[in-house]
Parts: sequence; structure tokens; C-alpha cells
Amino acid sequence: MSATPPSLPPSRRASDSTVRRLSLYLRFLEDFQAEGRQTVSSRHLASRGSTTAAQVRKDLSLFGSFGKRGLGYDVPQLAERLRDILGLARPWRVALVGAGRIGSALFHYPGFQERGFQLTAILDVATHRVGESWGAIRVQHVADLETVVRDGQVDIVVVAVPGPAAQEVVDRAVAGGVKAFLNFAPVSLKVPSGVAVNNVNLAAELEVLSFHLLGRDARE
Amino acid sequence: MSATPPSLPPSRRASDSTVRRLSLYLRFLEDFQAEGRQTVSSRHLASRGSTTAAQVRKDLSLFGSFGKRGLGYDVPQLAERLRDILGLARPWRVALVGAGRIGSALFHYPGFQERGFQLTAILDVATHRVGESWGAIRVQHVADLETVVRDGQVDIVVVAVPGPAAQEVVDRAVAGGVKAFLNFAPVSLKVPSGVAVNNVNLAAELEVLSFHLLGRDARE
DNA sequence: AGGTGTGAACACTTTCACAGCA
DNA sequence: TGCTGTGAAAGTGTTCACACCT
Repeated sequence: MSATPPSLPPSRRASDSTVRRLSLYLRFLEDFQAEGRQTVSSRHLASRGSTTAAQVRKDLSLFGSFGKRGLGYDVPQLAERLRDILGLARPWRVALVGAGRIGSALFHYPGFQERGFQLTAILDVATHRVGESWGAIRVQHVADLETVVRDGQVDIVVVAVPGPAAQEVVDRAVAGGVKAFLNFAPVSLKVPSGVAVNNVNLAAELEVLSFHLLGRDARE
Repeated sequence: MSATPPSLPPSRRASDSTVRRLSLYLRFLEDFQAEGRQTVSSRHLASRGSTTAAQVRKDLSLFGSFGKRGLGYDVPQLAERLRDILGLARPWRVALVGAGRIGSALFHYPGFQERGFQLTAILDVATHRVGESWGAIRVQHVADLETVVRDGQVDIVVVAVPGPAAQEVVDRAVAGGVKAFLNFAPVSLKVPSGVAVNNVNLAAELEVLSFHLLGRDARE
């Protein structure tokens, strides 16, 4: 009855790392399914990814009890359950802003469509690109972003524009009702609470490797 | 024997998240420098990224004392220091394996060369691509991977091949002496200790967003 | 046996709060 | 005063260990 003084989350909350692992588990389960395997243990799942059996069980237990003691998990059933959990049971409508190199790579990326992410709009600032046809999609001018996402009921916007342009893209998409962004620009985007941003910074990933190569972090 | 029972790291160790933030700080410092700013406080740096001033100071303090109390940090000096820490003071030699869509996007990605990552070799399994010229680089057959990385003194291999092919690429590159990998295949790669792997899984990033959109993780 | 589900222990990260210097 | 550098506290995520089920 009301009164939750220190404001607990009402149900156990999964971290981003957990969700990323669930996504990997799903992929492994699909592989197992293709191999005709019927059941799988947490240990077996763990050995494919680079985690531990306990981690797999903990991750799954956040969402329910899917396994059978002594047996393991039913492969197709757990895969189905993970698709539900990850929200892949329904298609999501995606708009791509920025039709440059990264945008082009994403457009052709097979995993995009495979998992139910439907690319429904492409926008760019360059007038020479506007009007081009990418598959069945016609490139629109980024000036129309707000109406495009609103009318097209876009769920996710992929931001593949240069850093300085990214915040404005996000602001306008948020105004159009978008609640999720995949950002490739190397900037930190400000969004209202309730809106999710996921950053992919390729330069930073290389720099992490560069750091490791120096050996400054290694033991001794 | 050798007895290091709880196995402490001998010096304070920076986590990957710390290193990623350092990479961001460097980018912000370069912006500040372009704007002609001479000094910057931890608070100011934090406000650009989405962190806190304390976090910035902790991150930097792992590597030394770079600031002046009451004043803040000298912009060009700290930038220089971060470049050292991240290993960007020297160039790294990079080979790209997989000349498909993702490979092509990376080839054209400006941040690649900007930060001293020199693409020195491109390899692919498709015979029709072998011999193509990408800029000054001629595409070689992946069968030659081991000798290419050894003779070319390659430091980092970017793995942009389909999942099932990835492990073999890594094994052969490791045999050729490579100690760092940027992996775009949605699999978990096994490498000997001392070799670093950094995974970028675009499908998983979208799925994290999909999960957020369901609102299962939001408060109530 | 074999393997799950989970509280408790542990490890790691982030935030707080403040002493100390310019 | 303003701001850094840093121990200590709080918070999160991971691993352990074991009760329990098949």
C-alpha cells in the first residue's frame, strides 16, 4: 500500500550487461537449435560466451524459472522466452539519420532486419542525397525529421551524423516522440528521462585496445 | 608455486569503462582547445560527458596528478597526457579482415586514421575481391593472414567476417603475433591470456534498446 | 548423479565528503 | 574562495556454495 520510502524499483532490474548477455544467449540458442539440440545446460551456454554457468543462471532468473533441475533448459522454449524478454516478438520501426559511410554499412547490415528491426526511413542533410532510393526507401531531408518520425511511428533512431549535428537530431526526434537512440557520434547526448541512448564509439574501442597494447594495465 | 594467493594487481588498474571515458575526455579537450580555452575544471569536463566531476578526478588520478587546485587542468597539457596514457603518441598498425560492408565502413571511417591507427592491410576470403585496390592498399587473400600480420608487424586486427569464420581468423593472427582484436562478429572469441579482444555487437546494441522500449526495466 | 535457482560473500565502481593547496 | 586529490561509504555486478528438484 503505497509507502516505499527509499524508492525501490518494483521488480528486480536487469543491467545493460545482463541484457547484452541475454542477446548473446539467444544467438547461441539459435545455433543450438540449428544443430538440432533439444536441451542445454547453463554450463554449456556459458562455455560459448565467455561467462560462467552461475552468471547464466542469475541472468535468466531475473525473469523467471525456465529450466528443469537435472536437465537444463529446453532450447526452442528458452529462445522464445528470450525473444519475448528482449522485445523481439514485435517489429520495431527504425529511422536512420545520416546516409554516409556508417549509415550505409548499417543499411546493409543483415542483423538489422533479421531480428525484426525494420528500417522505414533514411534522412540526410546533403541535398544531393535527398531523393536517392536505398532499396525501397527514398532518402528524405533531415529538416523533415520531426514529422517523419511522428507520421512514420518510428521507435528507434540511429544517429550516424557528425558529432556537432547529433544533439539537434536527437532533440528533434524526441520532439517527434522517439524514445530510443543508437548513437554513433562521439558525443554525449542529453535526453529527457525515459528516453534511452546507446552509444557506439568506434574510435574509443580502438583506443581501449591501444591502451591494452601498452601493457600499462596488465599484471605487473 | 610463486604464491600470490588472492592475486592482487600490483598497481591500480584502470577498467575498460575508465579508459573509454578517458577517450571521451580527450575528445572534449580537443574541442576546448579548438575553442581557445586554456584551462578546464573537472566539473566542466564532466558536464560534456555524462559523468560527475568526482568521476573525472578519480579517472585521472589513477594516472597521476595533472590539475592545479583552485584552477583546474591545463587543456593542451592534459590532452597531451591523455594521448600518452591511451597509447596514441605512437602509431599502431591495423589489419582489416573482411572487406564486406562493415569492413568498407571502417575503411572510410575518419576517426580511424585521425587518431594514429594506420590501416596497413586488408584481407578477404572472396577471390573476386583479392587484388582490388582500396586506396593505396591491395586486398590480399585471408589464407596469407599469418604471414601478412607477421611481416607487416600488425598490432591490431579488426575482425569483420561472419561469425563462423571469426575464431579461425583470430587463431591465425595470434599465431602471427597479434595481441589485440576489434571483433564485429557476434561470437565470443577465445584467445590466450595477454591478448585483448574488444567486441562490438551491433545487433546486441539494438536489442538493448528494444528491451528498454518495453519498459520492463523502468521504474514501475 | 546432474543441474537449477538463489541468498550470501566477494569484488569492483561510483559517489561522497573533506583535507589541503593555489 | 575554488578546485584538486583521495580515503571512506554506498552501490552494483559477479561469483560461490548449497538446498532442492528430477
